[in-house]
Amino acid sequence: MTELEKYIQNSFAVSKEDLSKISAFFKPVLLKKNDHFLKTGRYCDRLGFVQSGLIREYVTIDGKEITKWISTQGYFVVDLSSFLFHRAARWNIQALTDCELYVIDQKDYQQIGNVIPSWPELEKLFIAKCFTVLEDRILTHLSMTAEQRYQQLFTYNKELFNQVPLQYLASMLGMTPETLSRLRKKSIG
Amino acid sequence: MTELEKYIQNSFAVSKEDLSKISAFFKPVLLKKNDHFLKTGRYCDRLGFVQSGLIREYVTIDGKEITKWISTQGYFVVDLSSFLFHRAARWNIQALTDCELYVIDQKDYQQIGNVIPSWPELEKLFIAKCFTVLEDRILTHLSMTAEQRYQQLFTYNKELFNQVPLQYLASMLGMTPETLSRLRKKSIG
DNA sequence: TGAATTTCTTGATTTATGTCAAGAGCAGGC
DNA sequence: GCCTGCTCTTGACATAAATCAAGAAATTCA
Repeated sequence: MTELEKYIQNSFAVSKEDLSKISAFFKPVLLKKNDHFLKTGRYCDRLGFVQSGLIREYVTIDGKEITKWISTQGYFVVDLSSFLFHRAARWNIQALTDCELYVIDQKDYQQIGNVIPSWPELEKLFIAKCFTVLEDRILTHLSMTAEQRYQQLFTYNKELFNQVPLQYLASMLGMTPETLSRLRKKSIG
Repeated sequence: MTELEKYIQNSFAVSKEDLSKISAFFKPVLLKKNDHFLKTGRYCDRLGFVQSGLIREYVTIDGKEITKWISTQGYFVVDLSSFLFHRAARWNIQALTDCELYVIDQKDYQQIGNVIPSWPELEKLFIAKCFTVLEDRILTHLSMTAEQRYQQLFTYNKELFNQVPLQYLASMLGMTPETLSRLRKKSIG
């Protein structure tokens, strides 16, 4: 079983048979560091699965880049609003390192439903799961200090800190790079 | 067409026929001010539609109540994680005023799929829409000051400010009641 | 390898926001 | 209608985090 299949099985709880049907729709795509998978304003007509590498989702507001999230192996990358509702994409999605993705285009994505009858249900549950993750994330902003948010990210995603430029992690945590730098110093000793 | 039907049609883009099939599953429920629709730790086996009144979703952390959202007419209230994944509910849902709800229990909810074949697809799109709303909300915490967040809420949800205790709005905006009070003073003059 | 560029850290300072405490305003229950 | 609690505001102060500026460290790339 490929990594992609493993993750799909975990995320969607499909049978082994359906699994290979689904994964057959995905095609490997290589992104070089700094390549964009998607740019704001374009139409997002494909969904990517991160097989390896790091990829950043961000938006530029008043000349400042706000990093919403950094996806690592096992994450899907997409602008959901654009992919599902045919809106202009709001997010830039850019490789932080060379990346291997498995990509499905929208046409093929719509085929999955024909092949696997329960697909809309599985999809719904997956998106609902993502929704609850965002609920938690909002809660961290309502109830935690910058320091607590840093500690939490460091505890659960330590690997990011030696692979991702700290300025991006700072942005994703809702603080300035200087503040993150000081919290790290304080925390490490 | 009832309010409920109007909102369902808006949210889910269903035919008029399907609409009445769906709405028939909902039963009216009255909540008195301060009644709980759901409490943390319980299992959320029903979904409510707010026909009138105000209802607050909150969680208690370290003895402090954090208000996640305040739902007004046209919103659905539910702990999605509990309703779909059979987990213990994370949110308290409590009436801020007397409320009229239309409520569907989980058993009936599962019937909708039998009556309306495209239901999982419609549901998926609705949840995806909610997901993008939360994405935006996270962005406000990453890119805006407390003052900007207040101004935004005041601009787009003015009606909340004379109906909801300000301490709850403050919490929902991620600031203290004192800060909100000062921002209001500053803003009004 | 070494120059150029970017990223990170640090210090000084300012600003935004939180905390604590007191009192004013309002609302609900008797 | 009038207590009794809540809720909101205000002030004084403390703290967290942002900003600005400079230099150190790391990375990129020729």
